[in-house]
Amino acid sequence: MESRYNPAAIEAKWQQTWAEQGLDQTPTDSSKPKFYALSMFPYPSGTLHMGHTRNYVITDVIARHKRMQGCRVLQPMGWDAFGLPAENAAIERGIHPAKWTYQNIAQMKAQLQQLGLSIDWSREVATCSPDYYKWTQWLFLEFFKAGLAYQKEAAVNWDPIDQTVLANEQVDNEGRSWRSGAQVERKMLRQWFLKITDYAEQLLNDLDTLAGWPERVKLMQANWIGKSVGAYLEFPIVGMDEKIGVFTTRPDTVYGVTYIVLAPEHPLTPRVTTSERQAEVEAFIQEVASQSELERTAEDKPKRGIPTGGKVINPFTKSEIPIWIADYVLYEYGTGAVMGVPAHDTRDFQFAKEKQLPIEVVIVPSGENTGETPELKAAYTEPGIMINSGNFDGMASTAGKEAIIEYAQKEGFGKARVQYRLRDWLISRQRYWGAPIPVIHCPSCGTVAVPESDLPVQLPEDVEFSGRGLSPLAQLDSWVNVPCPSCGTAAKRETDTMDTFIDSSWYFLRYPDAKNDQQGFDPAKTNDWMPVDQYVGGIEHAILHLLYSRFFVKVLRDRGLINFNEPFQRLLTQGMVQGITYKNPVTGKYIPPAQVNSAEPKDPETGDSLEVFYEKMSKSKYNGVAPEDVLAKYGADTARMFILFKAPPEKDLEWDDADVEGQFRFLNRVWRLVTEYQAHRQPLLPSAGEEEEAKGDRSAAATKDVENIEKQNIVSLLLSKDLSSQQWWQIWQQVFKALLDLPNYVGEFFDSFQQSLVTVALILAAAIAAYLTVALLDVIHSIPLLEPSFQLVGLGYTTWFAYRYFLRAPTRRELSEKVQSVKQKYLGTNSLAQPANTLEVIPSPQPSPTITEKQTTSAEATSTQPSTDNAPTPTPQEKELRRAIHTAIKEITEDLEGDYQFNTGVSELMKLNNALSDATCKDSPVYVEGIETLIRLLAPFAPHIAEELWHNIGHTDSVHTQEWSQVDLDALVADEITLVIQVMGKTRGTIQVPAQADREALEHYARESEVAQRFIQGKEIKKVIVVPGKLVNFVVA
RNA sequence: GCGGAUGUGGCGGAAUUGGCAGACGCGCUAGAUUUAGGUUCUAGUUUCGCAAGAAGUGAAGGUUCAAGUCCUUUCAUCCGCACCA
Repeated sequence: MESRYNPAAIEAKWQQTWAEQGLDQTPTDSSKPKFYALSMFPYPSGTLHMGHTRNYVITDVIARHKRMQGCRVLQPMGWDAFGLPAENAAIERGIHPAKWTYQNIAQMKAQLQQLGLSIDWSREVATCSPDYYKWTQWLFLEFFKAGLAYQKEAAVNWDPIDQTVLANEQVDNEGRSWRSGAQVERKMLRQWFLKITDYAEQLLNDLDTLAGWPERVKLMQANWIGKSVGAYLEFPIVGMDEKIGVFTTRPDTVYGVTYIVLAPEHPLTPRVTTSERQAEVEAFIQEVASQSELERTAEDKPKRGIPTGGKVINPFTKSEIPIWIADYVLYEYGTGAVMGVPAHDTRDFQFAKEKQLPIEVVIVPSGENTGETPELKAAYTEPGIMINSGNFDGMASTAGKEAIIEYAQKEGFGKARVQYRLRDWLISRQRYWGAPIPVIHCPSCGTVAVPESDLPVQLPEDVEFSGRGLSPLAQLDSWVNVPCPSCGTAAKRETDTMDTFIDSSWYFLRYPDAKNDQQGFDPAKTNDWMPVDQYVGGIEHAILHLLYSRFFVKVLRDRGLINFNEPFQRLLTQGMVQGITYKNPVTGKYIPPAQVNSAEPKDPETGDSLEVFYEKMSKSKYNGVAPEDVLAKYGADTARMFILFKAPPEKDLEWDDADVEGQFRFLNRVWRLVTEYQAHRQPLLPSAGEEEEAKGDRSAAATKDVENIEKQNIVSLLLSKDLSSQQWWQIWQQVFKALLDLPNYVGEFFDSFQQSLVTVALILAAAIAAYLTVALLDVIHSIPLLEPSFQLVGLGYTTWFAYRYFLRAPTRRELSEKVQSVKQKYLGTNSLAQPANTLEVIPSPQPSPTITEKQTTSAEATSTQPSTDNAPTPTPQEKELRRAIHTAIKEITEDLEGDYQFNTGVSELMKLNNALSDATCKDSPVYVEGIETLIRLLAPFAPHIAEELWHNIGHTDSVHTQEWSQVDLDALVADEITLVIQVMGKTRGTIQVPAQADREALEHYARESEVAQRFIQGKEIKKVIVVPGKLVNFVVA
């Protein structure tokens, strides 16, 4: 066993071993409960960053824990491999996108594998591979057949940098592309859409079924879908046989409509415009069109608009009202027209004030005088009582909505209507590196689906990437021109490729059967594994990817291909990883941390004091930390522990090298604890039988002989000179092994050399060494064969013995106690009977029995207890340690389920480690239980070190195949509890009381306690509150 | 503007849902070991106070024997949406 923790060596070793043993393969045995643990797959940019690392480590801890709990776990990984960077690399550097992408995948995969993630790599997918996008295209055709994929001419978001269009979701609130950051332009183009709006209601309603999703993600989706309930009302245009339809959520205010506003782009605009207004209206339309979205929606901008000269009749009041056009009315939403109710809508109020349009109050707060209509200072948007509303006067406005709709319906000028903000998903991209949309445009047959047998529509290889003009596909005539699959006449391929969000909207369906070349997914297998039990990824996909995936699942369900409603049962959105960032507030420049003295951050050039803060890691801010550097320096286990410990998973994580060091130190402490334990429990002459025994390939007779050697002792056997040849052989083996182990003992000894009791120990060690050597030399005299070995063994043993008994004694008092007992045991009786437990039989390395079982077996196997009597009654120290062990099991188990509090889980591991190293009962079986439990609990967090230590203490199977420890509730019960004494609700002190004391007893103890006496003396006790197990509170006069 | 979340030591963060606030770690202080630095170990570390004690979870009120936790008001920060009719 190495005496130093060397992550580089053990991590590589175990990663290789696990891979060889196929430990991470997904089990096929379907009798166990399934658990599908999924991380959002990465875009293969070529370098792994901390965000990825955090994401996958979180998923891996969950997966490993579930595996130990007896689940069959599917934890796959893949690549979201289509997309623009590959194409840009082709344009800039002439490297083919496929080559660039696959190189990056190889590179990132190698980095990923160093993290010790228990991923089943046999299910790896890459969306850019033809055997994947074949099925992406097949799915598109499913949508096409269902009438959910269609083309239309639409004003689309055009990204001038990426030279492609974008979906609405992919444009941020400042009108910039989610990818390139470019200001998006509006263009009219014929494009492909998926009819996500058909599913708006379901996508909204089913959010309620997603109990395992963060509220804020659900809220963001709900807002994005943006359902409003109201009415569609029609206003007949004066002098035309045409009506203007409006959508309103406030039909109850319809009597207060004093004008109608059309969006400037509205097709009715030119038709309602009177000739004298025409020039002005056209100019206004021009002006608005030339404006960017950003300018048009700029804040606090006065609302601009002009009258068209046209008029409509309000069908309710029969009065004529003017038609205006204004920039604040959006053509894309509702009907592109609104009814102006200045009295009860803040925007309309503002507009009417500016344009001096009449304001008609039709709703007043309930209880207010309805006789007068007060001059409004602002729109009254709250519910109230309807006035000036014909037959509806006096009605509550909330009820009025229904009544008005009913009336409008009856009269034929309106109906109830639900409106969504969500629009159809624009999926066309005018780029090469994506899945081609598998349709062919035929002059006679129209738009024809590529037959399934012709899939995939492969991307042509010989393409030029100029970055200019049309998409490379559109420029390649040999690819574009094909015969029509149905009539055979010359036709053209669709040259748009699909939005890459399509690729990622179904990849989770493929993992259960990732290599299937007959189907995109096998419904039986996918239905078995889906839905994903735990999905982990970044919040940036709260709307885009998650909404699209939900939509896909619902469509496929309706096509009868799958049988579940939602793809992701539980969702964890992990926080960002932030790096320490230095910014010069004067120059606005970011300074690399390497150039800054963190104690006194100053700009190395100008000397200005720097702003110090944490921000998402990025190249331009020089605040990134490369995962490979951390792995090289500390290893994956430390990186994992740090990431898990530093912050709860959903919060942002501030990268701090000092804290990384802290985790490294912790793992070193665990290493030392287990190594010391192992050395400590190794017998005087380690029994060669142990390992053999584990393998079970020795004869029963021989085993018995060895047990005899262990139970009596070697020296006395030697003294008796009455040995079988088998025993001689065993002794020789043990001597040899002890010789080999000697450097370890010596190393241990020197490690501990620095402890304060070294002098005392040394003297004693020397004395014992001398004593033993003399005694042994005596024996050796008659056994010349063993002479040199025995001298060495004698010295080695005494050294180790001294170390164990004296150096480890934590206090002076304990030391003298130990010396006394050792004297009595070894010198007093002049017999070298084994010290307690050094020859204790290692508990079975087979999958751990339940704790209670183990306790009995180890108690039985242990021939001598620390106490002299034979009954295995646990000492108070043992009870306390057991409570610590089982508290850790309980807490960590809870932390790994429920809310995923990995940070507190790690802190519980630290506590257990601390409890074990402080324990005074290191010879007890409870201590063995503690060490083994610690390693098992550590396994999901730091898999490599746990595995190494697990093997070091004598196990031959993997720690990762062990059962998760069970809590023994009895162990949690303490004999004594700390009772808090309060007076008037203030804590005045604590006392120790028996745990089983009842209310009365507790009150009695408390009343009698010194603390209480001090504070309640001479005062009248009015009331006593007893909370069993917790506190007693005295209320005094 | 609308909606949501969060405010706890020098820092990251804990607190069986009303019952000892500050677990665990970082940092810091002192001591031991070391030629030195690092590592390691020991002790301490919310604030004020020599102490007894007092104050203390953004602020102000309230409920309660008891409030970080519940209620009311308010401030700050962050996130999402933003003329959505």
